[in-house]
Amino acid sequence: MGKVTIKDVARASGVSKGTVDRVLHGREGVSRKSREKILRVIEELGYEPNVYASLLASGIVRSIAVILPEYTPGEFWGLYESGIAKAASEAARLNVEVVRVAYNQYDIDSFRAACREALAKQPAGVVIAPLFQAETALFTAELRSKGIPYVFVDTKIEEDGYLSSYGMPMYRGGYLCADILSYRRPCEEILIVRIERDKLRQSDPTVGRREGFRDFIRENLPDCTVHNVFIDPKDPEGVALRLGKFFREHPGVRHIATFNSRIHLIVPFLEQNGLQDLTVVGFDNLPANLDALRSGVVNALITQHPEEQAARAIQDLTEFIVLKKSPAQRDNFVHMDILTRYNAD
Amino acid sequence: MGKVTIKDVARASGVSKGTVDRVLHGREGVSRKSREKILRVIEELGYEPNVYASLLASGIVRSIAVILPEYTPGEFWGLYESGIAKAASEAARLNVEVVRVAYNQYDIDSFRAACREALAKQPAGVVIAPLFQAETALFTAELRSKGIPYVFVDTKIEEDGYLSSYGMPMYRGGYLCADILSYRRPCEEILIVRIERDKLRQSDPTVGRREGFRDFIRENLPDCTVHNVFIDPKDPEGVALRLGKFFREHPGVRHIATFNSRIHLIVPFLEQNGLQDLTVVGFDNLPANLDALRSGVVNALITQHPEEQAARAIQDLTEFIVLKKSPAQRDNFVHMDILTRYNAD
DNA sequence: TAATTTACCGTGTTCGGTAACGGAAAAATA
DNA sequence: TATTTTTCCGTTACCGAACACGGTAAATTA
Repeated sequence: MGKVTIKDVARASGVSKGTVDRVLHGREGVSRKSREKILRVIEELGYEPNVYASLLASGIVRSIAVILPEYTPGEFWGLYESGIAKAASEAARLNVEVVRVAYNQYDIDSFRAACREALAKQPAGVVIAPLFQAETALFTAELRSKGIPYVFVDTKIEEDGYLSSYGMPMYRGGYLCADILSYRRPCEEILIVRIERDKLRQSDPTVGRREGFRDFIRENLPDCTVHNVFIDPKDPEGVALRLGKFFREHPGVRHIATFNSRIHLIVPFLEQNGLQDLTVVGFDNLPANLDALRSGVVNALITQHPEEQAARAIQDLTEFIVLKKSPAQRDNFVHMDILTRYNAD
Repeated sequence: MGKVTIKDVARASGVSKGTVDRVLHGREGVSRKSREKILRVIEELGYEPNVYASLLASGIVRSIAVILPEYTPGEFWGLYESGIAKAASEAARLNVEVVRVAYNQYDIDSFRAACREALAKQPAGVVIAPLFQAETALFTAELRSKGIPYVFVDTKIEEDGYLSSYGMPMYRGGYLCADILSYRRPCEEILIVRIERDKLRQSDPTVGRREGFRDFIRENLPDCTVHNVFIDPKDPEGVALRLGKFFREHPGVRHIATFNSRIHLIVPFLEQNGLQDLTVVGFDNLPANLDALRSGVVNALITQHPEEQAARAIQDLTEFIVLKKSPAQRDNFVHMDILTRYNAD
């Protein structure tokens, strides 16, 4: 174990511990000769600093800024919360505190403001969900120039400065979704329910899933037709109207999927129109989705552990900041769970 | 935060830090009056000891004994390993080391020896998989009399002295298994493959799953016949013989399940006899099982995160031992994952 | 009342690091 | 050569808690 102390190193290299300390912290005031000797001794003895003694003595508290979209209770981004709380309490032991910064995922100015707010807190590390890709690239460039490490969650952007990234394999999620959907009964027509507003966005986050889904269908069910209906989460009546119209026109549809977390939005419609017997698959374990799963309206949910992403992102950062340990793996994809009514709890 | 120090408490209660220290450790040499006053001040100020300063000063290293069945690579009990390693490295930060003790799960004497061996190490805590129930009760009684906290993994026994327990919901697992198995095609006959040796055991660990499975069938598929075939893991040829005989007698069987982790044992037989198209469901993500899943011979695996059980058991114990914090929840059931070829990785 | 025991309690050192202070030697300048 | 400036380095006082040591007052005993 790390039983070698600074004192040992000092003794072994014939200098005082003050000098060793200077070397360890890269401060000046050490001749090249002794610096080299000390480094050699550290190597030989396998000296490892005692983090807690260090924290105790220095007393510095660092912070990690977590930049995520804001949410109302029950929404997707709320799922990150438990992971953040858990990781934050562990990080607190290492004198690092987690500060939250939220932004409106449909408003790029809000995102910019959030980035500035985060920077103003002088964080030692940043966790960020890069929904706005171009804007994120600007921000991370700034982080890099300041030497602040950062971790992506949800998705990542193509660059090379991040410490680690946690994401969901979107393509494979869509592929899996198609498999589950078509598993039970032969399918000829499928309805995909999409969110109106996602069309407005810089980039639709579910596009990867759609591709995976499409490829599965093409490879395994080439005769299957896929329909799309767009709904607005804020307009429940509109949802019912559009779906009603759709089912009048396509009474043969027996399969429904969504690629976002809002499958619960169509549950009232299905219940009110006696359509409980369709095969319905969605994503993410929102409370409302789980209810629909238990009641049998939704047959399966694919979940991808957002809480784990958040927790591990924070862990990686704290370990890097205080222990200077890089994460074991840089790009991480979380596991996809299949939830049915029998394993929802 | 825990910014209140012993010094603060001492100052606020008008005594020296030595006295406060005595109170904190329940040592004598303090008048009743000052003891009460100090306790009150501690309460008021919300004093919380700085664990790391404490560890630094005391320098004591404690150990947790983990008593699990021994295994050869690729077996079920090997799945615990990664969780143990992870938790052990975290525990090491808190000056607690994890020591392993293994026993032969089919030999009660070996179990007894393991318990004695564990005790001999003077552990500050014990993690145990209680495959031998009666014998475990004797052991935990001893632990209780010595004031050593313990946590159950895999299953628990009915008593009341444990710190926490982690287990799999066996009944629900069997229920889920039946659902997955029958999901795809109507089923009239099902084959359950069981392990010969489990009949010899004190208690078959998979009995709960069998009950859940049976109930599902009874409730949802009353016309379905369930067959049993017993195999011996050490005798691959015997496996092939028995299964061959079975399928000659029951050529209509299209569904196979196991309730243990050994579904991989029947894979060679299925492959060699062109039976890849059956619906096959098993338990646990052993490497061999995952291979069978990816190759398509096995359709689904239900896994229950043994590594998480182990990790959390060790976490609970270390937190209790050094921080004196009791776990948030005493009885814990881990989540059941459904693995298919599309989410195996 | 003097001597001794007991009950209380404060001080100082230590754990492994951090960081400020100040002194001595070497280098640069006058 | 004398003086100033650098460069290098040892010493020391912390951080928050643990624990041993030793000392004083009160309670017992003689």
